[in-house]
Amino acid sequence: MTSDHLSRTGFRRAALGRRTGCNIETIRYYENIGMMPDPPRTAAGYRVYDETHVSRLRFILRARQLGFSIEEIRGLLGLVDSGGQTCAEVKERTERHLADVRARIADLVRIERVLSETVTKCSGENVPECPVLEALTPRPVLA
Amino acid sequence: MTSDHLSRTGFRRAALGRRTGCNIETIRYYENIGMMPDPPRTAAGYRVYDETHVSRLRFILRARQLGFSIEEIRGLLGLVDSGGQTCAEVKERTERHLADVRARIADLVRIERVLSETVTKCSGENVPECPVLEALTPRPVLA
DNA sequence: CTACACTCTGTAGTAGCTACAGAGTCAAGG
DNA sequence: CCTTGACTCTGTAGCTACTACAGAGTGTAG
Repeated sequence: MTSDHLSRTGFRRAALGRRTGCNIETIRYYENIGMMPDPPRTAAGYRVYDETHVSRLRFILRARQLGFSIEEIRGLLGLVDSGGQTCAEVKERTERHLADVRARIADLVRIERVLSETVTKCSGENVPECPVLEALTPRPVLA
Repeated sequence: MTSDHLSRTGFRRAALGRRTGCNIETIRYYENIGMMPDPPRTAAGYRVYDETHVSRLRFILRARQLGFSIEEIRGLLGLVDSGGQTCAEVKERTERHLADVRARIADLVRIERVLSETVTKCSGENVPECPVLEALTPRPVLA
């Protein structure tokens, strides 16, 4: 481990991945799409990260865990980067996202209801007739 | 509209799409990946569909609506096509899928809880401090 | 005879990664 | 001094489930 090349406190991609739990390929991906800043490089071209990168990557990963899309996160980061973000703006974006999450839950719950109702009708025996297949077949499957 | 070329009851891609509500490009996609059989063709190479195709496509679309993946549907169709499917087998696959749906719901509900709890703490005012950003920032975002 | 609606094909784009090939770098050990 | 091994670099392809487009051909109605 050099510490000259990495300007004392810097570390490389694998270390950033280890500290954040992020796949190292994903780090490069976030850089490519402009979510992470282009880090400084050593003479040999190796990326050098510091604590600011750790924080930013954690922010992104946490937002992803909360279901925000890349574009939504880009928007939030834009607000933060501009420094002029307000609670009101962030709240509005979060509420929009929350509505989206609730819609997805509602869709899945509808699916869950249909599936669980149908499956309870199954005999579970070695017979060809099956309520699930009937539910999938508004008309006979073949002919 | 010819009816010679389409062997009396046959119809083409757009008509199959109209009858099933399926995008016509999606029909070709399902054919390419082997979910829909290669249909007969007219002399000019146009696909000719009949009621069996309508049924099969509806089966696929309905299963998609219920959240089954393409691979899961391929499995179900395989059972049906072999003719030897049993209610027990179908039930088992459906229960596996149902468990998956429930896991996705649980994930989203966790997300929903965190987001809605956080958002209620927001003042909604024009101030830079925001509970949402704090929730996304286990440590300060930059420096 | 032309206009229009349809069809054909291959291919590229979407989201959000993940993985690989092939080359280069660098410190430690023998 | 050289090799070994662990790391890094780049571009690119793969994943799911579509959707859309370009450019060419077909078929019929006016």
